[in-house]
Amino acid sequence: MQITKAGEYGVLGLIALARRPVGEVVMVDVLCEEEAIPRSFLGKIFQNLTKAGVVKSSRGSGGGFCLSRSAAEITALEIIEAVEGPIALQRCLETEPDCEHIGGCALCGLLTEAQDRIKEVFAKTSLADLAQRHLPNGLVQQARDRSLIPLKRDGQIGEKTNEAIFDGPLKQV
Amino acid sequence: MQITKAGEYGVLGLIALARRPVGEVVMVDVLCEEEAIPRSFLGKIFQNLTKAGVVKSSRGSGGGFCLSRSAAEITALEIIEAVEGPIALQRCLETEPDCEHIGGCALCGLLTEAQDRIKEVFAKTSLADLAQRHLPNGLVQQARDRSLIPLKRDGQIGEKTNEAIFDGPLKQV
DNA sequence: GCGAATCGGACCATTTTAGTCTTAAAATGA
DNA sequence: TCATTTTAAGACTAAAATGGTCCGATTCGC
Ligand code: FES
Ligand code: FES
Repeated sequence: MQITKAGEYGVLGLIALARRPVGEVVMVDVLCEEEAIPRSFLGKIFQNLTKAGVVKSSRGSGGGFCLSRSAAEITALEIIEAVEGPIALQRCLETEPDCEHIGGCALCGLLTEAQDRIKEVFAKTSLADLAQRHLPNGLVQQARDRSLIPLKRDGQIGEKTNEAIFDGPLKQV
Repeated sequence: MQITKAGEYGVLGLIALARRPVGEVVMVDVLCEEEAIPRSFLGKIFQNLTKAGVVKSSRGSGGGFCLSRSAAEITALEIIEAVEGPIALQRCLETEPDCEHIGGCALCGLLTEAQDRIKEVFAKTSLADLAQRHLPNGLVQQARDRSLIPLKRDGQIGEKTNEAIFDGPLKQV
């Protein structure tokens, strides 16, 4: 009953990508650093996102990934299902159920309801929403390591803040 | 992102138990047969339910399990958490989060919301609710094997129905 | 007190996660 | 054209979780 690490990284990676203007192509190394994700793992995850049509890939030098459409049009549900496969709280709720139980399975009734609620939540939040209220994970950790307090989202500055921390790959804070 | 087999069997087993009047002690073998659950597995699952105070156990001959209170007072959430541990869609949402990410993690925000919805659904359905709208799994399968159509919940009788199928351990249909 | 019945808990096999590594293919630009 | 850069694809692996069995300690009925 947990979301998998792959799903988690997928969302995080895309959030990092969504901080850029649409169409800007950025390579996986950069995204990994920003969100503190193991490099080669995110690569594999983004393959699935490419197949699902969420991002476009271009190889060779100067290559990388970019969103295939505006972040506002990409839903969290789409991302998670692209990475983890369709959400199914139980085998009987998969696209082809394998259970012989005719109508009247209370368990699957319950699970269906729960599953619908989850999907609702995931479907109604867009990648843009997420990107807006997210502080880059990796950079926050770096700040901590150097015992600095990072910039707050609202624009206030922490006591020992060093603005340079957030300078590198991303600009507006 | 799936409920585990143990959780599933736990609920199913308790539903079978809830078909009896409260306090009636019945051994695990019977429950297993009714819901088609591997015998010794359900035993282990019920251990957890005992610890959690959902059922009471008594050993020795004539022993077995019984509900510790009325089925209406037992919630699905309680059952599932007793068997699988607290519901946490991600490590950061566990009782003691291990993540260094300060405020502003969009992912965990999203996941928290989803998790709350799930818990709501599970918390609002009682074991009694479930038992009411459930056709015993194992018996349905047995009926199928003998190519009989089982009794419908609403009282209508299927074409080739054999009433005896549902006679054994459970009474009112 | 005895033997049968039943849970309790240790144990084990298989599958899934969470990654890594290597090789190939494509794009850039010198 | 050729070296370099970057993803694509997929084989491979260690570790954890799942799904389940089995036997021994208890307890009950007699
Ligand atoms: S177990 Fe298959 S429908 Fe519920
Ligand atoms: S990853 Fe820890 S709070 Fe979101």
